Amino acid sequence: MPKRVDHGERRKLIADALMRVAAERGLEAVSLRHVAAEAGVSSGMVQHYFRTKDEMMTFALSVVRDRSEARVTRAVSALGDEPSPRTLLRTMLTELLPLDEARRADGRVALAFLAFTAVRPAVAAGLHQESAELLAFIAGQIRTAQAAGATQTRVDPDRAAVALLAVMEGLGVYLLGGHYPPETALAALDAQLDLLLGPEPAAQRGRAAPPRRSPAP
Amino acid sequence: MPKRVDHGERRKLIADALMRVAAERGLEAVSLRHVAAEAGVSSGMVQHYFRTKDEMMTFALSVVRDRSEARVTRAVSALGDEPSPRTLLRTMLTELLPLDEARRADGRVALAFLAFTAVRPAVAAGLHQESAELLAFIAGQIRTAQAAGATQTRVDPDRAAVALLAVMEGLGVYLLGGHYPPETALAALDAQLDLLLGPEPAAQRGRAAPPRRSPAP
DNA sequence: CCGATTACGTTGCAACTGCAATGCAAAAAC
DNA sequence: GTTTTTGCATTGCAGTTGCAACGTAATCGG
Repeated sequence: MPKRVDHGERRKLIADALMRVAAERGLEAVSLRHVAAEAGVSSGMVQHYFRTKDEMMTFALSVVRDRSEARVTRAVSALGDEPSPRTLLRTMLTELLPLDEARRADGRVALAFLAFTAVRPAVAAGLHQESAELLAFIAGQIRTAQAAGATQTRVDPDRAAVALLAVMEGLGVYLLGGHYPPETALAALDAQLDLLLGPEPAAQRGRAAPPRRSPAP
Repeated sequence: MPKRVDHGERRKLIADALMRVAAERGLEAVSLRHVAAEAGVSSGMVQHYFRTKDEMMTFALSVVRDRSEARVTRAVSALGDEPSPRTLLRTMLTELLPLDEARRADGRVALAFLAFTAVRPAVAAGLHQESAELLAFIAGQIRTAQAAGATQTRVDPDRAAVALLAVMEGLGVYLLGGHYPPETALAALDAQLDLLLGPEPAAQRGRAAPPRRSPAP
């Protein structure tokens, strides 16, 4: 074998460039040459690692998914042991909202891919599984919160989970569209959590998000 | 003046073709020639009515908006005089969900435009106004429902309106992605209305939507 | 040392893109 | 009846697209 190169690393490099292009100018500006230029490589190299554009797009979509998942797990693991369902859910969902420029960029890409997969259903397979898992997890958290007796109004946990995830997605879409500022979205999200789990403990009130252990290196 | 032609009519004809193309193959497949072919006209004619592609896109976006607005007003006006806030809200929001193929097609186009405007903020101006009006209306309905004493848990109407609209948008996105069937979305929407306005009157239970006066001509 | 294999870079091509330019027919204005 | 304005079709062009083809340099197994 000749010059050994980490295939996955190169592919991720290219996918990152693709996401930068997509975040700035939309998916329709994603071409082999643009991505190559953004990544600072030749377009031949892009073709070397992705035999077709579709393959590149599919891979990039999986990177988007992985990245948001990593974001969530990192934020959640920073919560310490056995956080309350409310804290856990709030942390997860706020982490997925486009509240700063980094997440806005990711959000624009995700939204573009959402529209993309709506027309090419074959690519969307992985997304279904992820949202199903997320829904199951949220429903579980709501269930344990209800078992702890925090709420007076019992709601079906599965339906509540679907609604809660939809709230998050909808808020994200409207935030990306600039329809209202982040505070409005956060207020609505908290109101929704109040509805589902009862009013939040006074200790947490006003905290935008739990503090990070350390900034990314 | 020569051969008189209804300008607006032609433009709408072309915009309809554009939406058909966008619904089937995405906005990235929208080109002058594709749209012209779909509309059954020459590409020169398209250029005659839209001097630039951007002008055509902007107009099509406004048509999308008008169409969904018309859908809502038609469904609402079929409700009769002074429907309850809950019936009104449910009718409006259900009408906006992609529950049948016609609305799915519209939804795909709307989603594509959402991603489109997220990258070209200049085009999004009209959308902000529309969502602001919708939010104000929803908040008003929630307020009157609360004044009627239907709910025990008082929630801030403005936040509740933001959350409710976000639920609808999020459900729409997930429906378009095929993440769950329409029944799941409807169940979640009803659960949300239960949360905000209290449990629904037994008379309405299980009705998917109020019957239409007459099918479209 | 040597074919074989891998990692690129370069070039080329047919198809497509938005758009300008031109042509022309019909009908209203005069 | 001529002129002028409008509606629309055709053609052409420069730029971009995805992709195949070919080239070359490096590096390993033998």
